[in-house]
Formats: sequence, structure tokens, C-alpha cells
Amino acid sequence: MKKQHVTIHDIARELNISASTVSRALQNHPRISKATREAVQQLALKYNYQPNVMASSLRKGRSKTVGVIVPRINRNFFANVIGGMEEVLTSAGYHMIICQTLEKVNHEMFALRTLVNARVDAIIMSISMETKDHEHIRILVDKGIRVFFFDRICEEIRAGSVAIDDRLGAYLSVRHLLEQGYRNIVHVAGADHINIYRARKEGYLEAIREAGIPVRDSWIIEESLVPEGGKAAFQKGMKLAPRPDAYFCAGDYAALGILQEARNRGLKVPDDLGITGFANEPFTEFTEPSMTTVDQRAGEMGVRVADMFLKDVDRSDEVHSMERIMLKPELIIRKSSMLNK
Amino acid sequence: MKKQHVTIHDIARELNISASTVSRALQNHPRISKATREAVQQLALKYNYQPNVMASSLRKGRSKTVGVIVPRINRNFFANVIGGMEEVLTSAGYHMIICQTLEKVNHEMFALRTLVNARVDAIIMSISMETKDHEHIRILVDKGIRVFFFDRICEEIRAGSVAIDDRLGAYLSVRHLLEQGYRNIVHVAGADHINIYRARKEGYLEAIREAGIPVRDSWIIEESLVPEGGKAAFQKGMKLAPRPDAYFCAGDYAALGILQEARNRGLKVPDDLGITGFANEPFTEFTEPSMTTVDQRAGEMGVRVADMFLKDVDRSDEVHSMERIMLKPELIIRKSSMLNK
DNA sequence: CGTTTTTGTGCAATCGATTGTACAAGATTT
DNA sequence: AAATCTTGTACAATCGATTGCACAAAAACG
Repeated sequence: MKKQHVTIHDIARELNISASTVSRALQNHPRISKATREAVQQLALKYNYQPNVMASSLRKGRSKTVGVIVPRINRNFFANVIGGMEEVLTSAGYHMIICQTLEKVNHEMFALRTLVNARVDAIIMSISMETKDHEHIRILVDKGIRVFFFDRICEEIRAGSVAIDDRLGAYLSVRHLLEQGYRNIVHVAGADHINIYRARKEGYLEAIREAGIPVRDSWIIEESLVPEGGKAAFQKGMKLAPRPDAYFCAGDYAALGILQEARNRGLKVPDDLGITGFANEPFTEFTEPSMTTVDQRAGEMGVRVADMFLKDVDRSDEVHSMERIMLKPELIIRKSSMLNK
Repeated sequence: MKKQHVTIHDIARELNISASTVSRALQNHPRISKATREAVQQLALKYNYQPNVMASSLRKGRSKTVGVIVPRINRNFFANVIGGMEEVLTSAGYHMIICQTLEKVNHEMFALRTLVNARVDAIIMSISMETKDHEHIRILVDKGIRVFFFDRICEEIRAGSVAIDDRLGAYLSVRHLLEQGYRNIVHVAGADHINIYRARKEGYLEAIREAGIPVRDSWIIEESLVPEGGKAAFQKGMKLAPRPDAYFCAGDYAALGILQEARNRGLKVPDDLGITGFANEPFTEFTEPSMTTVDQRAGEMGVRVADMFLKDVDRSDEVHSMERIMLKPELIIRKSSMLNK
């Protein structure tokens, strides 16, 4: 096991110059003579010198690291966002430290603390399901820590964010159902305190109103957006009058539950029942029938929020941006909503 | 914007003691009097003191950070492994820096360099598809950098690893097909230089041999394990005699391609054709018919490899472990392979 | 009571890179 | 030729935490 790392001091010693000269030579400082500069750079290359990031970070007060907080890494959407961020950040010389909250607010607070503690240059996050109060985030923003949100953003806090237009996505989806001829459309909604679910509900309402259909509160069923939630919603839907002929779900997994339950009850999709989901989870392409859903452009979202951070980094600390980007969602029409009339 | 961080010097000044005493007090050094210790700890609490990780890392020569290299973060399997690692590492006070190779060997080399450069305490990786030569990894191991592999391990290098028993998984899957009465089983294989695909092929061969069926090379079709690869394999299969009655695919996406192509050709699954995949991708549960596959225990794999690292960290540098853990895969039997004879 | 041991704390160096300032030698100006 | 400017480099402080060593004061010992 050899000495692990070459330092500027090693190079300095070998060339009989000072470490500061080496440091400057490596940065192409104009005051360093061409001869010295070249000698240093050559030797650095020869020894494959790599600056110690920790030392440099300590001195410069920035770590070239971005903290990322997501509810779950293994959720397709988040994994895709992270993938997008990674490509951008890595090529800009940044690292990502990733934490998951598992939807718990105390995990979220812990993650924030450790990231601040690690002196990350920014935190990019999507808030947990449990997070209703945002004080723990606001405190950091007030301290001058750069925070960016994606997807599940927090409107009360002055911070940059990237999300898709959930309202539009929902609106397009419901309008599509209406165009197909479905009339009695139930909305299986997510928790109302999360902005994205609220926006989806609003998009639903907008489309329904626009079609001149009266809005009935009992047609909005809030459930956990998992297959079981979908099944529960289906049960509740069975008791409604008139009988629903379509379900617009705020999540694909809930839509899947509806699909399964409909099959169990002998209802044919899409003929007896139209179903649309939200998120374009990979499985939606392969269900029988394949499922209409809304793509959230996860990869692009990651790229955009990472870009936003990078643009911001270069500015002075005082003008921390708070641009709010909204991506257009894409309605993916598949068989579960195609009435061939 | 307030001063961002409290340091031991701030605490020292306030208590009129030296920074070194503060440092020791915080570490519960026995030489520090109870009175001082308590005063320091109280003040630290009051100001919410958090040690500067970079400073401490620089001094101690370890960063409390683990580098993770995966082909793609957004692949379900890898996202799950990472999720498992995260839970273990975070609660042990470690961070994860994540890099993806996108299956490119030059990305892999770049990631290794930046991670070494970031002074991570270990690198946990799954090698890229393109990686055939392992010198760039061996060099690091020889330098004393701790490397652990998971899933796509590199047998030539002395390093700890966690993988599932791919051979067994394949064997169980093919034996299951045989038990169901399928005889002419084609194997859609992955790239042979990747250990896991080789192992799956061997498992297939073992089951076939055990059943007393002659092994025919043309029945092993190497393809890219995506739906299109599956379709291509299906085409090739159509030309074989006798006609295959089942496909064991080294990946779920290829199995999906076969399923789709079979449907296009009017073949009924599982009656006319049995299909099994590998990986237990989420969608396999929802295809029609649902797909038999092998679960790779991704989350557990992440937990185990992270644990292996943690156990190793505490030991002296000289006895770097190279335990090789093999997890038992789980055959998930679903409809695509259930001949109800 | 003098000597040894223990206890509690501070000093200063260290990790490696960065950067303001100083300073000498050479180049340019007047 | 003296004064000024430019060029090239080194010194030393800094970022914040850690740690070997020194040393004084207190305690324990013979």
C-alpha cells in the first residue's frame, strides 16, 4: 500500500519551490512564470495529482456537493429525477449526497441537518408526505442556505423550484375522458396538503366545470394512492348514483387497484369503465388494457432543477433566485380510456 | 443572513477556555473535568453546534462518505439497492455519493477518479456492461482503497461482494418450467462477460441437463435484454426445430418482448408458450398474464453490502475483508408459466 | 513534608489548499 | 541614474477540528 495521495507540497519539494506557487501555477495564475507553471503542471500530470477536495472545500467554504432529499430513492419517479440531476451535476464537477425521508417528517429534518452539516452548497428536495409545517425548511433558507424544490414544492417558502403543471395534466386527462364520452367521472385524490395533489384536483374540477357537469363533492375520493387505496375508492364509487363510468386517479398505483377491482367485478375496461392514472409508471404500459396516464418528465425535471442551481451558484449570494419553472406534462393515451365510439 | 455556523472556537471564547478543551469535552475525553464538559456540551446544544465535517475529515483522513457507482440510478433494481444502502449508511453516520456509469466504461473510470478524489472511505459498485478489463479497479484496490461489489461483481479482484445466486435462480426457474411440462426451453441470455448472465446461463444448463434433455447451443440466444431483444429472440426461436414451448429470459424486459410478440402471433401464454423472466421488475406483476420471474432481493443486497463495509471500517486497514456473500434468490411463480395440467 | 502520580488544560502542529501581503529582482519610465 | 512599475515567488495566516506534548495544580504516597 503506497502513499495514497500526492499533495502540492510533494510537488513543491521536488521542484524546490513553495506550495503556494504550486497552487497558483495549477490555477494558471498570471503572476507565475511560464517556466514554473509548465514544470508544475507537468509534474502534477506525471504524479496524477488530484487536489484534496476536503482541504479546498474547507478553505473556500463550499463543498462542490449538492444534497438531495427525496421521499424514496426507489420510486421510479424520484429515481428518474435523480438520474437527470446526476448527469448535469457530475459534468459540472459537483457531487450529490442523497437522503430519503421515507415520507417521514422527522427523517426529513434529520436529512436537512446532516446535509447542512456536510456543508453542501445547496439542497434540492421534494418534501415528504408528512410535512405540513415548513418551519424547519424556512429556518435554513433564512440562514442563507440555498434550497430548491422539485415536484412537491413548498409555495410558502421563497425558493427556486421545478414542477410539472399538475393542474394541466389533470385537466387534459379529464378532458380526454369527457371527449371519449365518459360522463360520471370520479376523482381518486391524494392528500390535500401536498401541492401536487391539490393541483390535480383543481385540474379535474376545471375540466368537469368546463363541461357543464355539476361538481359533486362525494365524487372526489381521497385515498392513499396505492392499489389498495384504488380498491377502496372503487368500493365507495359503487355506492354512488349515478354509477361512475370513469375514474381519474391522482396516481398510477391507485388506478391499477381500480383496474384490478373492476376486473374482479366483471366490468370491462375501457368499455364499461374508463380509467386514467398519473405518473406514467413503467408498468402502465404493460397492464391489460394498457393504462392512460400523465407523464411527469422526471428526467427533465432533474436536469432543470440542477441547471437552476448551477446558474444560481455563479451569482453573488445576495440575489438567490426563486424562479419557479413549470414543465408541461404529457398525456399518454392508452387503451384504458379509449371508448371506440 | 446570520453567521452560518458555530465552531468550537466560538464556544471556547464564550467559556474562556481553549478550542482544544472544547474539542475534547465534546468527545467526552476522560481528562476533561465534569464541570467543563457539561458547560461545553450545554453550550453546544444551545447553539446547535455541528462539527464541520470537512475540517474533521481533513484532519482525520476519512470522510464518512461512501461512493456508490451504478450503471443507472433509475433502474428499479439499482434504485432498490441504493435505497437499502441508504438506510444502513445514514443511520451509521455515513453519506453516500452516487454516480452512474450509463454502462460506459469511461464513465466508470471517471466516477472512480472523482470518488477517490473526494476521499470516500469506500467505493461500492456494480460494474458497467462495457467493463471487460478491470485494471482501473485493481489499481485502486492495490492502493488500499476499499472496494466492494454488488450484483455485477468482479471475481478477479480481491474485494468483498454481495450478489444473489444467479445460477440457482435460473436453475429454479427452468426446473419450474420443466415441472410444468415444458420441454423445449429456449434461454434468452445476456452478455456473457458479465458474471450474472453467465451464471444464469449455467443455471439453465444445469436444469436442462438434470432433466436429461440434450443441450443445444442454438437454444441459447444472446440478446440485449430489452423488449426488442426479446422480440428478436422470439423470431430466432420460430426457426428452431422442434418449436420452443417456453422461454427462460435472463431479464424481465426481454421476457416482456417475448410476451408481446407471442400475443401478436396469436400464441397463448402460458398454454402455447411458457415465459419466465428475471429481476422481478414491478411491471411483471401487472402484465397479462402476470409474469413468473426471479426476485433479486435488491433492498437486502444494499443492506448487506453496506453492513459489510461498516464491519470492515472498524478493523485495522491491514485486514481488509473479502467476504463474498451470496443471497438466495426467490422464484416468484405467476401465470405466465402455469400450465394447468 | 518531600516526592511521585494524577488530573485538567493550553499550546502548537497538523491535515491540504488557498490567498493577502511582502519583498526582491528585473524592466520601464523620466 | 534615480524613481517607479512589473514580475515572480515566498511567507504566513486561514478554514475548523484534532491530538501529542508540556506543564501547572491538585492529590496520593512513603
